Amino acid sequence: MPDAVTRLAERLSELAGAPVELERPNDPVHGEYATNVALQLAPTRKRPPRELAEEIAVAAAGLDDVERAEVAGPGFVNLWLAPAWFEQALAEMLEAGKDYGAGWAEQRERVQVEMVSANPTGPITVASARNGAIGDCVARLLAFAGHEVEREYYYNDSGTQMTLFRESVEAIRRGEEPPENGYRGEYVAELAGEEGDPVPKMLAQVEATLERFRIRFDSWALQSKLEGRVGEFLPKLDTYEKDGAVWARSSAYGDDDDRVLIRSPEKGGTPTYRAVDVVYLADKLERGFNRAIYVLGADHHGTRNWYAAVARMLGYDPERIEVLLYQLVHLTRGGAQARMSKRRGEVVFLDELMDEIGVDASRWYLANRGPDQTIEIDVDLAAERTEKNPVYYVQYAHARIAGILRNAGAAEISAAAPADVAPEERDLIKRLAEFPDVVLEATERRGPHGVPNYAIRVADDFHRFYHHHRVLESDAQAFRLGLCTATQAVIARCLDLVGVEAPDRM
RNA sequence: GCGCCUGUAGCUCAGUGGAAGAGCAGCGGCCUUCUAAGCCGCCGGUCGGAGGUUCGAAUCCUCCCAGGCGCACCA
Repeated sequence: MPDAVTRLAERLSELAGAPVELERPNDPVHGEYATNVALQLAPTRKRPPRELAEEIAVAAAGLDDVERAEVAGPGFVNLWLAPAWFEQALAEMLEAGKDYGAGWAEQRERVQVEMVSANPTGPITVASARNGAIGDCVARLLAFAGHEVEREYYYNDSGTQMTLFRESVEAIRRGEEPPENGYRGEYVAELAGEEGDPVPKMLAQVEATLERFRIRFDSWALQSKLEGRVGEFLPKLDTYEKDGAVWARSSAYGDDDDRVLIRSPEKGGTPTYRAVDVVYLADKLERGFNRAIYVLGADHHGTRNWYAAVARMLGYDPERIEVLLYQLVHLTRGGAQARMSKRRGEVVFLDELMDEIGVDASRWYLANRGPDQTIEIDVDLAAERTEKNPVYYVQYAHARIAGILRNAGAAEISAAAPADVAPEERDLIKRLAEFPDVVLEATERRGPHGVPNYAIRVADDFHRFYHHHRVLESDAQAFRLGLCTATQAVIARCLDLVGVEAPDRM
């Protein structure tokens, strides 16, 4: 079921005899919607764009949904919509309810999103949290589109890092310094103070932190379980021996270099992590996922081509493997910057961030920027529970609506539009009409930040509407209650897609 | 040296071919009315630079400048 904007565009396409795309002009003088189709058509039809625009405008003005159509500039057609359009758009939103904008995927896929995947040698850091925020939001978007999504956490339970971690804890228990390159810090001392293997404890803490961050994993993959199958996959790869080691000829499959799979005897003759990568990648696809998404920090960008090469070597369609990269996170506080870097030891943990600014703000600020952007979070601003903070601005709009609907009791809710739809009502409905497009784009581009940014616009339009018009006991009460209901559903959905709560009271 | 990412208002950032935006910061207004965590107004930009493609470029192409991150028989 196409949304109201798409449907209008389709009708205009028939009139123009070519695909029409509608956009919302920034300047209200340019109409409620506008199209540049005449400009696009002018060269092929060998006619002046304004002349074409004129014809399209006249035809468009004849539609029930169109109140007025004007030609402007070099050949834009600017449209103003009739109450009938707003009524139908709102009716569709109300009918769809919570599912408004959902289920657009044409083919249902089984998708795995592997995220965070930090070795449990310490608490989850803010950098890993961004990984989780992006991965989880993408997973929510895919599920909302209609796909079957599973979240997986992969960690190396058998490598040198885990050994070093255990040795560090042991050393402290003996009253010694941790080994060079070992692990230090308060959490290591705490683990040393307890009995037994620190790894399961650390793992439980990691899981608890992520649950608090509202990420729930469907499965946990262990490197030790995959290592045993390396021998099974070696013959399926394009390999050769050099300097006593076994190499993958990955450069012939799109990678930048060939890679060592099995170390030379002097180095122990053991499989490298890349050999396990091969097993894991195959394992994902063997488990029946149509698509496997890796969420990786930008410092791993070099592995993107590697994964594609592995897929090709194994005969899989590389399109089934996606690597989502995201840039670093910096925290600031009153101008003084704290760098997020394990190496410099200035680690900031996700739990500390959530303690300080709350779970909602943490989710919001880690998801509201494009993955390609290095982001900076001002902890002081993010901790403010005021209008300065967009997350509360959006939540407040939701809570306000909830208040109105509470007061409305069982009053009638209707999409039936009055003869005069006010500018603030028109803007709000047009905004809500964008929602299906917003989720679609955020999903396909794997850019969840489009959702919170859009939610701010919705809250904007709602607050403006609220300020200018009374809902209860107004002439248009049923219509405005309908508008409130649809707005609440969209805001709630946006917040849910970001992993933020939608409170009924604030 | 090579590769990836980034450069848009004082700051943090949206905007992937159509008529430059938001939040914060700064200045000024609005609470006997469904939540003032709200609304309204002002200030502020040669979209890093130079070429190119196009009727049209912040957006696409090339080069340059600046910053970040990578270029292991570590993970």
